[in-house]
Amino acid sequence: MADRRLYYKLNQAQHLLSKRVDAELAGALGIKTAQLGAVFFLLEHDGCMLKEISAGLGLNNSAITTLVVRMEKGGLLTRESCSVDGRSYRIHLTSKAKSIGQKAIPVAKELNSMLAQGFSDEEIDTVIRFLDSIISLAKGE
Amino acid sequence: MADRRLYYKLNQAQHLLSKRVDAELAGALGIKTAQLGAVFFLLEHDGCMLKEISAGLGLNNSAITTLVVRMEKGGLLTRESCSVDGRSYRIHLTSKAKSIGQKAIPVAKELNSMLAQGFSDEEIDTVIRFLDSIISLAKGE
DNA sequence: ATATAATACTTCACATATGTAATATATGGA
DNA sequence: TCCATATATTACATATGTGAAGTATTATAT
Repeated sequence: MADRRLYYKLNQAQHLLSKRVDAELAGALGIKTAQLGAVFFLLEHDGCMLKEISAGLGLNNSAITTLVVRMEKGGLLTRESCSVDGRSYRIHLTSKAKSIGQKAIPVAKELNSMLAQGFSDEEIDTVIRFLDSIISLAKGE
Repeated sequence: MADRRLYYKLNQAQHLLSKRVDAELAGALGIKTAQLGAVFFLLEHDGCMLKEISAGLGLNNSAITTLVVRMEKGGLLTRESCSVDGRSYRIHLTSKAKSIGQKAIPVAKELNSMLAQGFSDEEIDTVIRFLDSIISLAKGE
């Protein structure tokens, strides 16, 4: 039987791949996976609050706070305090970030095609189902 | 066609799962995935050098330096300067770490079985082949 | 024999996460 | 109105990683 250390291999694959991808993204777009994930989310949710980003990206609030601070410093987003709820901020992408996001779309498509190489459509469906199963399992039943 | 964002889902699955697993490992064993990975490696490579751990775990040297320092502080390993080569150290697990490693083996087995639930042996083989393919792709052709 | 290379590790600045505690703001009753 | 509670954000300590630059030490090639 094959080596069934799924947890180890999932970690290893993710770590090694994102190390590699981050290096290329940094060169091509100037930002890496974590911030690009936030850009993709914000392209679809302009003006949202920090807690919505947390939920969308699966990160906790403190991670989002520091991510938003770094991205604000990097000129990727602005925060506008919310007139309705004094506790929250509204996050908006800058045009720079929007342009990076547009450039990133074909890059992401190409990456995903590359990862799927050597596998049939059915096999990729199985992999996707496996990853989805882990995600919902980890999110807590 | 299913959602083919393999890179995104791989990251998401790994992140959410290891967040969950780390919380349980911390409670059950007192260490988390990163250090447990090193313990597993060292169970098989007692007395090895830092650079061998780097290669084995896919981390760079500076990550290993800091990991080893934390583990030494945590009483999990000792470093003995090598008499043959003044640049290197020999790393040995403490009995505490060995005992944690032994306890972790069934935990890891159970985790991997849980992750495989809902998938046939053939499907798991496909998933493993996919992860292996990513690992070798990321390691650089 | 000695200048030069490579190797092994460390250190630094930073990015990215976590969890916990503190703070600020809102809101729904007494 | 004012308080209790809920919600939102921030601050802090820590873990984990990266890459670049630095320090010894060893190996190699004239």
